[in-house]
Amino acid sequence: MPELPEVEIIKQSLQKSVINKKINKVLIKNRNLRFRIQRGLEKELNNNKINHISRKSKYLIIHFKNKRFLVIHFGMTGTLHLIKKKKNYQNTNLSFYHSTNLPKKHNHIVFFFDNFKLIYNDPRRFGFIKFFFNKNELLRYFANKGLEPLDSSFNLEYVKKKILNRKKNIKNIFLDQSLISGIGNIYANEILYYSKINPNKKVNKLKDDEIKKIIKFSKYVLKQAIYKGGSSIKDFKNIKGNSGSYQKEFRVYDREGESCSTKNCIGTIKKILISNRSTFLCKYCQK
DNA sequence: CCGTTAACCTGAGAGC
DNA sequence: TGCTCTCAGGTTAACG
Repeated sequence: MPELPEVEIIKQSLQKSVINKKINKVLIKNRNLRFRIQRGLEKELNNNKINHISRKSKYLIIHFKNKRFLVIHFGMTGTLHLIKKKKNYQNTNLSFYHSTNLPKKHNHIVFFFDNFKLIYNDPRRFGFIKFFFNKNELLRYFANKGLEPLDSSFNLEYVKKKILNRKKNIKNIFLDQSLISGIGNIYANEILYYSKINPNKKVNKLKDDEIKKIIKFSKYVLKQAIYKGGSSIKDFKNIKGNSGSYQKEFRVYDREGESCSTKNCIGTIKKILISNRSTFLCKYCQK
């Protein structure tokens, strides 16, 4: 499901509900996510109070009062559901593929709080959770991840350093989380369209002003997407069950055959494959 | 070290 | 209806 903007929306909606709340109990129904869930994790989480929630690229980080951390990655189809206990409770209806009911079959983890429970649901099980006993462990885990574009240090100097002597094309650079983090297939396509760069362009051919454009539009597209509540393609909804609307702003992603939206451009959006991932572009605009 | 590919999963939608 | 096939917001182990 989520790239950086969607995880940011999850963070914001989660923050309103769980700050200072204590986990009473954790039930893990299926430990086999992308990575097998650590043994004894339930015990570590029991009676822990949440201090705050943060996000790093596509990762959600739960900070506990006792200085321990739980990291959640949502893979392709992971979602969090907040279910209130009260009688006229509002089922969050964070349904998968438009189903109106919670797909209980894929509820893998349940966090119980006093007045609500939080459910991690993930049909494809590409997501994962990981517990850290201290800040050093946490920092070590993120040490080999690249900066996200919204970081203030994400600038020309940084990107040039990261792509130095690389032979990959710019699209694959965007998807390589050790170089640039937080961007996935949707936003890579959108950013390159705005930057007027062909996704297949080798990074060693990029001029400084092209890199500057990429940096500028990386920040722009991600901020816009957050402002619009993220993108809801099939199943993304925030913690309250509301959809985002950035998908309405897509210029190229999933718009094969449509006219290019750049003024006076006669191009049509094409779909090609790069490293086996769908890539959308206007060949007239993007050089 | 670098770049590419296959593998991990389930479900929706298209085509027949 | 129902079968088969392709495709989907991601990451990483394994290989050349």
